[in-house]
Amino acid sequence: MEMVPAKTTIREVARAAGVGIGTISRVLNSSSQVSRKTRAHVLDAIRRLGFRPNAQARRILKRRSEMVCFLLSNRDFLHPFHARILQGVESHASGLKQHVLFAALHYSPRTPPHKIDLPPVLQEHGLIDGVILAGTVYPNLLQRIESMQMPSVAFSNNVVGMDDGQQFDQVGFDDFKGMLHATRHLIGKGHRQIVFAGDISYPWLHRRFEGYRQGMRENKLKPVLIKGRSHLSFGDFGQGSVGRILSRRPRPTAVVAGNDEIAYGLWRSLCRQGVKVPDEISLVGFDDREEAVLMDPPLSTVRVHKEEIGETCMKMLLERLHHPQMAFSQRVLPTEFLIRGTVRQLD
Amino acid sequence: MEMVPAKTTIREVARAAGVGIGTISRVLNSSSQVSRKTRAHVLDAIRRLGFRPNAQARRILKRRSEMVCFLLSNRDFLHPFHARILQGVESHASGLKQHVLFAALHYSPRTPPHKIDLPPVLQEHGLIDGVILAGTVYPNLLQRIESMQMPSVAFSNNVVGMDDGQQFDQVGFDDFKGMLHATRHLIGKGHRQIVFAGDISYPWLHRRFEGYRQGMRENKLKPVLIKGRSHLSFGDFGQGSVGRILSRRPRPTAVVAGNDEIAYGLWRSLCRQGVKVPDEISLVGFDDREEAVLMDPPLSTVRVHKEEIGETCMKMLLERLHHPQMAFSQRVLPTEFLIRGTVRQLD
DNA sequence: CTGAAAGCGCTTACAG
DNA sequence: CTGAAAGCGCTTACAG
Repeated sequence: MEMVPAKTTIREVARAAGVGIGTISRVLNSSSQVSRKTRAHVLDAIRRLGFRPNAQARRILKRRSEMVCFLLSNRDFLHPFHARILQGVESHASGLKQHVLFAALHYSPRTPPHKIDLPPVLQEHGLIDGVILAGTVYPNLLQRIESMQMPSVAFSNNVVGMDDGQQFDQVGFDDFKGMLHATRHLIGKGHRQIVFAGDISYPWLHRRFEGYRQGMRENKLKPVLIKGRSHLSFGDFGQGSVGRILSRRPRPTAVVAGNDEIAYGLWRSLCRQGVKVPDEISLVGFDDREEAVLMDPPLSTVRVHKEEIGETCMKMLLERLHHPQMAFSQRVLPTEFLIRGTVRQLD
Repeated sequence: MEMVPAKTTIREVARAAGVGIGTISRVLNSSSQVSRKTRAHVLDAIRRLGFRPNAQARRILKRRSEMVCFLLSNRDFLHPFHARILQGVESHASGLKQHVLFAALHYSPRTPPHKIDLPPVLQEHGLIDGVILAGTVYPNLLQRIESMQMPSVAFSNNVVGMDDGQQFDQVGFDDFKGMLHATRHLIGKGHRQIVFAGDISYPWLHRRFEGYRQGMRENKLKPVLIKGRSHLSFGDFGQGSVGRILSRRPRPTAVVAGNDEIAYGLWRSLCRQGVKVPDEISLVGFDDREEAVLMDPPLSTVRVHKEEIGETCMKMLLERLHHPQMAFSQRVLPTEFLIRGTVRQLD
């Protein structure tokens, strides 16, 4: 059946079924106004001829492409974190017969909006119905997308430098609460000397730091920030700061790392110096990346439901498409604290 | 400019420029048969009206969608390895104004070809020009794709169970030679007692094992296979087999791991048992995954140029589209041995 | 319920 | 070089 050179057109099906082309179309679009009998004939003809309607021709009339773009900005590579978001987008999309185009973009926050060199997918008109913004999103990109009247939803955790006035649809998770829970967990286990390691010039690390701070304060504990040097990778940062952490007096019994990469770097350094985790020092991360499970013992960390983020982005984008006038919304998804092996009960 | 509700059509541009619609189309398609003067007028009108041609309408006449699908099969998640291939596909594609749809599929090798439940992207007719098959490709999937007359290129390293008769376009890297070089490297460093760790029921690990074997044989050394149990993850496999490796007499001075995941598992176990890498035992991996750099010292391994694989897949698919009758081809890309810290010079 | 017609926004021979 | 017309493969009022 599928061997038929698929050039069969709706007209040929109409002839074969002895009806007009409009009727074929109605059957295709499962319009209710076709008699059972006619429908059966048509369906049969379609099967016999191996007919499949031309996707492009349908789209032109539907005024909707049923395609969205997943745009990854300013990332050298599609990290598992974003890959999972993409998968969430795709799985939700494909269930609804929507398609997902993958595109990458590199741009500077200082480029004027209209000068940003968008990928071809976003340049063509009518190719996509909307875009999901992942990776780092600066105000200029958002402005550009808006000026094109292109519906969009942003993964909000990596949105940077947006002033409060700017409204847009966004989905993200709660950095603050995630870290608050992690900190409370440590305190619940009897820890008092807890430091935070991370470069808080990144907005998301800053929010996590605030969560940590809140946890410390509500327990009358003094928050301590081990700042990083921003030119270091997170992993190197972790390694570099071990010395500073261990030399503090009183010596910290636990470290809250801004993310798993930092935690991994810390762990590796600790190993090297013969400091045992969690026996001598407890460790907690954030993100639940691969590194977390590669550690020994595996890292207690804050899990982010990445697929769910993707799924929610897709959902929200679809809502936006159906209700263009709807007010902008922001969804914040909860995180989950994963107890694994790097936190020790004190006392 | 981009503020104009982008419903401008070619007819309005024609009116504004005082020419026929055919001329607009010719300018759009940079046909040479338009005078400089007319072209300038048209271009000006296009700019003034903020006109952008409707992508769908163009495609219907071009008989080409300029879209390809990157199909990831039987993977629970888009691992960095495949993510990099996807990026290679995308970057090459976008340079040529081609677009990339991402889709995932789960299927059994035993499902009859026509019963495989393809993702929506592959069900619509005319939506994509071709497909790049990544993830595990069994004969039934390939047959199905062929029966649809859908041009395709497969990433060949994960193709499984294909009999020699079946021809198809494929791109991959050289498992055999990659491991041969790695083995020779170890031998060059004075190692003689070298074992291979990996479950060779995976075809790609089998090929790597053969490369190792060749390296051993050409140096009159006896190859030793540390088999895995296939229900274990690669990482656990590595950990589980350390005991068996260390208890061999004479004790191996080096391990060739079937991939980096296994190498990482081995390393972690070795660490735990206090066996130093590379002082007491050398270690070599394959793939250059993230794990390789997370080890301490970083793993010497065989690098695979993943972006290049993606790029080559895209190139080959485009060739196929332009030359449907062309003979099938298979490209094997070279690998590169990365000397990092896990191999010690003996003597 | 159904056919014949008009139309979506383009491209491409066909004449000139 | 360029316009007017036919046509791509569909959908959708418009009549009946």
